[in-house]
Amino acid sequence: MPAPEDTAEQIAALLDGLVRRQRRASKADLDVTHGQLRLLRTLDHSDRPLRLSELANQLGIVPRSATTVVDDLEAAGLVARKPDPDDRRATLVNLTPAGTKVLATIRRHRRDAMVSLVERLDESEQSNLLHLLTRLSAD
Amino acid sequence: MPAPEDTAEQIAALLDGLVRRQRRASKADLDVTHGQLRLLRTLDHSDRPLRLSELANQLGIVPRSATTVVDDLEAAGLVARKPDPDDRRATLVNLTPAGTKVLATIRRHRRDAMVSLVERLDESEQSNLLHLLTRLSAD
DNA sequence: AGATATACTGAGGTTAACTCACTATGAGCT
DNA sequence: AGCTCATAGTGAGTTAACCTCAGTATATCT
Repeated sequence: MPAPEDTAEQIAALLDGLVRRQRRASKADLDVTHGQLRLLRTLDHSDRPLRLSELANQLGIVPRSATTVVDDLEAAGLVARKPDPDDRRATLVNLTPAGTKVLATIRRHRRDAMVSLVERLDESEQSNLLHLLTRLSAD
Repeated sequence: MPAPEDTAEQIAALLDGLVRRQRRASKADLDVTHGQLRLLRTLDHSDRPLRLSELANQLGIVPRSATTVVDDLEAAGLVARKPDPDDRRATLVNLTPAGTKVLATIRRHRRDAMVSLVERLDESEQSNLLHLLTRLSAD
């Protein structure tokens, strides 16, 4: 009979711990930060170049923040900017071959701590967790 | 038939989004930051004053980082430091009445976004989620 | 053509961590 | 008692990942 808030607090603390751990691990491993990795993945999941503002939106950050992440990734040669031919205000961002390769390497080596953590759960638990988190995240 | 990594990536992204949201909400609401709130809660869950290093440990941060959080909370009058009589190297930290009151206010007003999010799930879903997250977090 | 909205970025700030090096104290050994 | 080594906390400085606010360029609407 824990107070309802206790459960929420515990869940919050666990979420927090997991994300912290995840970040630490991705920092320790590569030249790509956690935030950069998230952006690379977002691009990879898309079948077309994305606008900066679309990226920001999908990442849940403001466009200005996406600019910086793209700046750094571009400097590292992992993504490329090009003008959107349909709207000259907009910038399209896509993975470069180098970016695709880095992403593949990360995945192959399981350097993302989250992947190996999630593998502790069996398949039905994973989909269960995914379902619950999706419900929490629904806006 | 998503690749196993896809599930992990989705889960990671959802966790990330939830934590981000949670932080934003707790920032918007009070003069207490997310990290400070975590420390206040840790003290509140304990039945005795905690050493700085114990706090750091429970929060999953290095002691030096806990020092700063305690500094700020102490300046705000929400916690107090006192020397440990048993070990003059150590510092004990405890909630002040003001700290207890702030914590109570936060809880009463449900300003912690997580609480209301978690309430979207029914009781068995909550304990299920808690169980899954605990397994992921097990060291 | 003019007003208004949208896309991005420069400048600067905040939070929440980190490492490294230092001081003070405790504990163990001889 | 004296020496060495470990432990508790902190000063100084750095990093990642965000944020807001203001500005420029381009598009859209009337």
